Amino acid sequence: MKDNIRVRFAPSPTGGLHLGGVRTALYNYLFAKQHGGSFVLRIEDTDQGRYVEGAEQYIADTLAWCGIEPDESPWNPGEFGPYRQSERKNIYAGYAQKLIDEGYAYYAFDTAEDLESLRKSQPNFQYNQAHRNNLCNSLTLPESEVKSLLNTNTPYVIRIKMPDDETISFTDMIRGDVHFNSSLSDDKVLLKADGMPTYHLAVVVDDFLMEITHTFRGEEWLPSTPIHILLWKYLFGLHLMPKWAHLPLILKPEGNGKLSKRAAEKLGFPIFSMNWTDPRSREFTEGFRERGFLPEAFINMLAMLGWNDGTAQEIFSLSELVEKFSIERVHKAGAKFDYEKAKWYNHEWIKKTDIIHLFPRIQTIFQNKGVAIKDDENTYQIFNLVKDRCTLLTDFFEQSIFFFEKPGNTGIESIRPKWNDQKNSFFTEMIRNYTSLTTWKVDILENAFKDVAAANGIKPGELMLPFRIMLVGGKSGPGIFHIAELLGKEETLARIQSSLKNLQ
RNA sequence: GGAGCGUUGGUCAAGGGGUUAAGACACCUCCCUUUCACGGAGGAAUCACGGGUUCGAUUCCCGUACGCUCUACCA
Repeated sequence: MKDNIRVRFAPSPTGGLHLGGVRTALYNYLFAKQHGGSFVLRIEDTDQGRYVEGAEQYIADTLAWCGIEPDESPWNPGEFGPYRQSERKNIYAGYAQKLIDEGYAYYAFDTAEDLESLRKSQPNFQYNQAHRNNLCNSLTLPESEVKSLLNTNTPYVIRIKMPDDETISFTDMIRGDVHFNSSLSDDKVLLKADGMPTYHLAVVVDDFLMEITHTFRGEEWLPSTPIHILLWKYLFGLHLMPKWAHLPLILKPEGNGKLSKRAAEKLGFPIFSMNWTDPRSREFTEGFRERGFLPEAFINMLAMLGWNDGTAQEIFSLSELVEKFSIERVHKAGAKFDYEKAKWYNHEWIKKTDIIHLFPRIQTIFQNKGVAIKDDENTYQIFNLVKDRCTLLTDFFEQSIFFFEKPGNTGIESIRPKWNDQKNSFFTEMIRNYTSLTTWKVDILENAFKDVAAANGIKPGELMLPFRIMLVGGKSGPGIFHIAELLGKEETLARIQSSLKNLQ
């Protein structure tokens, strides 16, 4: 018996990896790590028609960004390779042959076009026990004809012969006992005409060969599980079959249904982990990373979308998740994705992460906007000051740009109507006062400001907003004396001075 | 159409035969802040429906409704 826990994430390289895929990968990873097992990445690229250039790399990059890197993958192979199904092509035919030899599968020569027209003319046509005897396959054709068709390289597929009226049961780790009647499924294609296996054959063969002990996959696979179980029974024996867990779907926020790229786009939030440009259509899709998400927040949010530890705790680090995750506590029902909540997670993670770790990404954001910022203590202090007001990493720019660039004059116009000589002389005196200061610290600045206001007989309240606008250019931001302190003496005075000049 | 799966506030959800049915997001009010956020304190808001079982169902059972997924030589 297998005693090492081995799980796999088996995505198809057909485009950007979306939310649901990352969550499946995450749950796999958490389970593997919690049990000291292995997390395997297998690329399910048996449909060459849907292969998209760059998608594999994207999967690898996503897992790396999230910090859930596989122990075995096409790029880091273990002893169970190859890890791309396209490179395993030659191993599936033998198993399909074995099924035929034992009467569990058969050759079918019907063309895709034939079947399509059949489906069109007959409402609910299925290639099943009701129809298989009227179709063109090794069940109906004489053996000699089958042989000659095979010898003349006539295209064929291999189909599973679903048993009649057999109850197939299994215990899902999330849903409990599930039952199906074998008559309800059609005779799925196992090996395609191009020699590639379909998912159904490949998943069973590879899970066996890779010694997978638990398979966690999306709920959309639940209805085809009986086929996989039959294949396990026919090929390897049920005692070696992995345990199943079918994860609930992530639904769109409005209405119902699976969260799609379209829906996300319409509502203005990302669905892919990182930026993705489709190589064929050149269509660009913004990712969570570029939107300003921290990977810690991204996986935290994903983990909680369908799982909780039974307490009120919502913020978990990856290592905490590894420790506390349990597949039994995963929800059965799908969850609507809530972007506001996703942002909340990010906000929490920004607040608890040291600026020194955030800095490189913030610097890049500034750089992309054409602003070079120094990697020094003063900059760190600035970001620490605005940190709590940033929900997304990109907010750092909006929240602190005035520290790095002088504000425009539009703000000045808003104070002009209430501007008077008294205020003018106050600020003139403020310049003198601040110039003479030897210590440039927040409380000294505040006290000096209030003293001068009192001496001039003006309430500080009337002066704070103009002062703020002079330094910031707008009405919001951290405490104004904190801003002045970090702006520095020279820059603060320069901004007051030029504002005064402007107000003349 | 068929099958499977699901259904606790607007959303994520805890709970589970007797509870004032947690908590979080969002929303509203107030406090804090001489700004705006953060933060703090409150508020409104929920067990899909109908039958059982039971002294008592949101919880257990059976139906119904609704939703979702699947029903390809796609995964």
